Amino acid sequence: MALSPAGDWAASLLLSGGSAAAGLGGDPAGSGGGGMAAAAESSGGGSSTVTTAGGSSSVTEATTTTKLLQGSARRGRGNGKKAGGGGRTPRFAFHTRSENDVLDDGYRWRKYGQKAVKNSDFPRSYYRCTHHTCNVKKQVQRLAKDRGIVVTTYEGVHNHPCEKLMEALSPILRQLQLLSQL
DNA sequence: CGCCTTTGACCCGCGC
DNA sequence: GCGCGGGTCAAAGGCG
Repeated sequence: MALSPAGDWAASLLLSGGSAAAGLGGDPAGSGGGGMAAAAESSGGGSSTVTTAGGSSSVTEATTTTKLLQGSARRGRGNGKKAGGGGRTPRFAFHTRSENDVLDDGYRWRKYGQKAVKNSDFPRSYYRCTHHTCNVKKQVQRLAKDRGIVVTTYEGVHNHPCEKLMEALSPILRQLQLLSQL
């Protein structure tokens, strides 16, 4: 309902080069799906070889993701408050080839947990968007097989514009508007 | 001073 | 009914 301001996401999609991933398994509405604009470069890290759904990456983990989805959308201790928000929480996972665990997608994330999972030798990190109005979550897990591959799973859609992105996009949008006027 | 990371404990769902 | 695995919270410490 109050989610997915298409406008902002459209902008994000523009930047990402239109490599929008379809919504997640069985989500008829789709509703903008998860347009993750992974801003390559950025992140002062430097050697972040982010190959999001563009090059040799693979967004085919739909199966795995679906499995995850079945797990459940609500948890958390006694507080009966559902994290998901009663609505469908779109999930979107993709592999990134980067030395940096956390790829800078323009949003600010705060780590709230870390757990060692069975299938992987590396721990899984849990991040959450710092925006108080935004409860988007993100899990980052490094592949045990290829420690160079990082599996990032986004859960939810940001309901606020990304400052960094908007900042970078401003001049472009301006040009676009100018061009459209002609 | 404020924000973020770290770490241990707690809780819940699922499978056996 | 019990145990396991996974996800989240909360407090403390560190860094910019």
